[in-house]
Amino acid sequence: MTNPGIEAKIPYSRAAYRQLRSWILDNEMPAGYQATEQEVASVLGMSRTPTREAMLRLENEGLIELRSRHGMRVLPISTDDMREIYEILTGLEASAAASVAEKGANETEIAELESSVADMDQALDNDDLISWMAADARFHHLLVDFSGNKRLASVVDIFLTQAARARKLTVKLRPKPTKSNIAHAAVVDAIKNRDSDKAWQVHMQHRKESGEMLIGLLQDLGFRNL
Amino acid sequence: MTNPGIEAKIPYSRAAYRQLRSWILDNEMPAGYQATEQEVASVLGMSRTPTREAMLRLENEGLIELRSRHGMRVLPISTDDMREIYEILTGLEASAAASVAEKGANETEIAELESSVADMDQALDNDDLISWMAADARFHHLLVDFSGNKRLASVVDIFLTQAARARKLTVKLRPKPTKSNIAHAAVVDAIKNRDSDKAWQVHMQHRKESGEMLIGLLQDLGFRNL
DNA sequence: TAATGGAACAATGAATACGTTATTGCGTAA
DNA sequence: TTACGCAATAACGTATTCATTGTTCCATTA
Repeated sequence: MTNPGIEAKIPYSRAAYRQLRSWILDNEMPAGYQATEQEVASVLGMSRTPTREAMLRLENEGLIELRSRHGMRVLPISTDDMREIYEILTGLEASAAASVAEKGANETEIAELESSVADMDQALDNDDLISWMAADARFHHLLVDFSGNKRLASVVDIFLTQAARARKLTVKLRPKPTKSNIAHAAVVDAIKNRDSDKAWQVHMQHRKESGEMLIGLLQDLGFRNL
Repeated sequence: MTNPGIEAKIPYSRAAYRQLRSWILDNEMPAGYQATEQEVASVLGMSRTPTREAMLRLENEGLIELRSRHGMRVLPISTDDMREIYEILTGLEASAAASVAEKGANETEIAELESSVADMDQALDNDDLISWMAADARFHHLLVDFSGNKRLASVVDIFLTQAARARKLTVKLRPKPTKSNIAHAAVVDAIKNRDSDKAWQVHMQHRKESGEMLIGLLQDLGFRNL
């Protein structure tokens, strides 16, 4: 037996990555936050080497920026950035939806999709937008996972993560996402009917609309960035 | 004056990245090639630190794999991998084409696109498939650049790079890419007419076909990976 | 012969050391 | 007061060192 139990030793570099990432996503390191490598390393309680490794990865994923002699800076997300991100997500997720519809989903998968749609409906009834957001995220993740395309899933995940900070700020301000729920249900239907064009089209339309809504919201609020 | 001239000092880590990347793409480090960090560092003539940094980046970009105690390994690309890559490229590039058509391209941009299509035509007349491949690559790069979406351009670039190795092997074997040229010209037309649906549809169809062709070719040749 | 155990080795992950260089801050001059 | 130049400093990029731990290889045994 190689590893008998729960405890797997996690490398410092990975721990650093996870910690920093979660601080950024939770806004404990808000956009614009800046610190030198040494400062970050000290906060994490480790040396610069694994810290640097984590920061390089976060830079690749578009969450921070590394400027020599200035350390890391948590990237703000402007409305233009959001436009870029949504354009990418629209294309990729619509592809995924079409792909799932084309190859067909098994019962378990359909059930999972439907359950997340149901959760969204219920959250909407309860005016619980936090739960709604979680269920929405789950739906989108399931969709790309079921496409079976691992690369696609991983790219989508990166951009969903970038968008997550902005969505978190706007979810309380947006109109009730009734339309979203309907669109998601329609995507599931198209998948059940193995109608890939329909799946593609509905999802594309949905993403386009919700992207425009989000960007409009950000602009109205005068967020040049966040 | 900060930097008067041509010579900008390039960090070792970046030099290592570029060198390794080019070795991999030129098949001087073929798929399956394996070496420890120290070995790679020695070849590059530097210490493990910047070497490691370069390898981490290459891993993120999907060109190599890092396994502890075994160093880096140049990833093979199976037909399944190519399928994944082409699915992503299809979605993203079609989005880009639609986006360019929607916002319209200026004369310079149109001219550049047309010039690369012309280069492809000429290369085809000369049976010069290497030049054809270069012009084809240029067309695809221009398209995503003109979308103005930097993130999209950078993601597409990463996957084009992953696909490049396989395409290099098959370009000599594939049928004359007459259809490709026609499709590209049609995309340019759609852009000129600001017909984004058409641009999207033509490009989607083109990518889908050429992806299927490439994968079929790889399978026929019995390449399980390369 | 094939499987097992263990010791020697080697590669990594992380810390530390070090030289280079951009930035900052202060003193001086316009 | 503002601009400028220079020195001190601090941050980074890279090299080096070190401890840990997985791997390999061989001897031993079933």
